[in-house]
Amino acid sequence: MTKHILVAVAWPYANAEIHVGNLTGSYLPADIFARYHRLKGNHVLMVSGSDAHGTPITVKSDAEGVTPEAVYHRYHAGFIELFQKLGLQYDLFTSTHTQNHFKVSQAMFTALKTRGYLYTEEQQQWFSASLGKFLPDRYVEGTCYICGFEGARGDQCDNCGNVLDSTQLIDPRAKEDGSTPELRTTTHYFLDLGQLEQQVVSFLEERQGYWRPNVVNRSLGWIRKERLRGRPITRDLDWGIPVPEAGWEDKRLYVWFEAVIGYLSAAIEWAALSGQPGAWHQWWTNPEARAYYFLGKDNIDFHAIMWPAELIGVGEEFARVFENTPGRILTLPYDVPANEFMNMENRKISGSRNWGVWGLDFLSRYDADPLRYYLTVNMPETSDSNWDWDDFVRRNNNELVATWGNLANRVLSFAAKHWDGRVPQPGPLRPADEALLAIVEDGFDSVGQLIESVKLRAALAEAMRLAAEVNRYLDEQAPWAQVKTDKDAAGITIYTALRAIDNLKLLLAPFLPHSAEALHSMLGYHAPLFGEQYTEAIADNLGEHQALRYRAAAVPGHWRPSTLEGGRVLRQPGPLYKKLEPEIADQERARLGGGNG
RNA sequence: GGCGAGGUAGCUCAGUGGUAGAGCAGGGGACUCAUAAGCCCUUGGUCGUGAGUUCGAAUCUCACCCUCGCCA
Repeated sequence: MTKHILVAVAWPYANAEIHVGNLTGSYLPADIFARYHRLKGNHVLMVSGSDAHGTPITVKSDAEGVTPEAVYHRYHAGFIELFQKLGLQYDLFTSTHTQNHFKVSQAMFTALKTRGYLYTEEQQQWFSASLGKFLPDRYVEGTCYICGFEGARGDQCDNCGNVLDSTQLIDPRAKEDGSTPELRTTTHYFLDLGQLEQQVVSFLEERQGYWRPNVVNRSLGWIRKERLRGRPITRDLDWGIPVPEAGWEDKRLYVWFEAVIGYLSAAIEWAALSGQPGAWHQWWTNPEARAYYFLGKDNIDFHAIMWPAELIGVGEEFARVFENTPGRILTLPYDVPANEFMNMENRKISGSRNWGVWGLDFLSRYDADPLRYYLTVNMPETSDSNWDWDDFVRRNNNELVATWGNLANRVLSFAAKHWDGRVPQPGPLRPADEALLAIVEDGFDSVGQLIESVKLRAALAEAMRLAAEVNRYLDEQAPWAQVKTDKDAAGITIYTALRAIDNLKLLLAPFLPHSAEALHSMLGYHAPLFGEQYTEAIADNLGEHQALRYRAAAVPGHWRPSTLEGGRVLRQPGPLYKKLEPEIADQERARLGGGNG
């Protein structure tokens, strides 16, 4: 049965470059999952975009003397370049700074308000007269009222580690210009999470049986201990989405509230761009659709608690506000397979210390599939994992190249040499041939089930185990000996091996799409396995934004056993991967911690 | 300090009551189609520590130690 699968991928914040920890945490597993379901023939919609709003971006833009748009556009362009090079096939990678997202977010706000889940409350907030604006807590400094440390931030004291009430800070000053701020009263909208607590708990309990324990236990434990309390959804800021209320012109929706709405708005934007404006309903108001959210553990609260609360809160009201249709409720997350973190050479990845490996930098020296391989075998699915350059070289050379790349190359080379570059016409298969094909073809079930339960590390290991089975089969049959005494027997062996690697190509394609396409072509196929990525500039009344899109293949690959026919013309074979020199580990380690990443 | 996750072979990890596992690394061997790759055999662990439950515990219970994260 064909299913609708929403692959919702975390939205990178547009003020920092993407590193390997981000990739293995959310973007890569999402792509593997989406590619598998596309091969399966399911209707996949994979969406995300740049998180463009919020204080850190305005602070950066002030410091650089450029507009917030310029900051967000710069990082956004880098994200799109990286995702294209790595082959992350988003149906739409857009941005939160679009007219569409504004409209959808405001509709969510209005729907929540109509349903009685919003309230307003006054707060005291530091205001800088010289800057003419309210200051976020993080950007007020002063003396800690607990330990007396003079360089405390409004939200936390780095000396004693305590979380602070910024209004109690002694001798406050604005970080930006050193001016002395004054306390002023400001009013904000709050999402009444307390009213939604029971429904959120039920939502989590219904999913407790199959969610990862670190995700669901942590969320339930946190709610039971802390209880859910109202949380502000507006801020005093001029960069972001306006609050759809008269008199609120100098405030914006808080990023934590609106960025998650991007999963919905991006689907709506995708549908409009595709010329079928109602198509988003197939994923978003279809009770049979399943939504999977891929993100790192720092984002769990927002996706397992806040976002479900927003979706539960709007009920049928969103569709009524947005397009005046009744009786439609939005799909709640089916699974939130959040990953833990990846460390770098046993230390936490840090942008400010340049301790990490950045995606685009990596791809300027190495290929995408070795990165995808290493990040998958080392994916932090159950606990924090570690990037180790020696380990990267070893796994590339001893696993990816030796077990799989060499297998494809040895079989194709042998066929090229002895059968004139064609698939041998096999006679009836022998029991050993049938047995090998049965083992490999079982992979469509075993690997597929592991991917469906988002155990990607195990799924890749299973596919690699099958590659080792083919190597073993070749050694047992020894076609290089058979070819001298009984060429027909050797032909059956090579036919069987070719069909096995044709199967393995598919089993590995979600993980290693670039080399799978290359092998697909060497095996004589013309249509590609997957569709293609392209970028598009989209203009609206906020300006122009670049979007990364996906065009499905006309004749896509299918997740099912090969029916390779004898006589097919093969292309010139070549190595799928390069061996790496062990010395690069030291060279790469030397880059860590240096200036200017 | 509280909560959550984790602590299993040199490395990366699987294994939730029934005689300790995989891949890679290390050692030995036969082969040669292949990126000196592949295949076969093999060394290696008191499963964080201590106690308890059980005929039997890596697996359940309690205490403690260490790592990471969230919260205070």
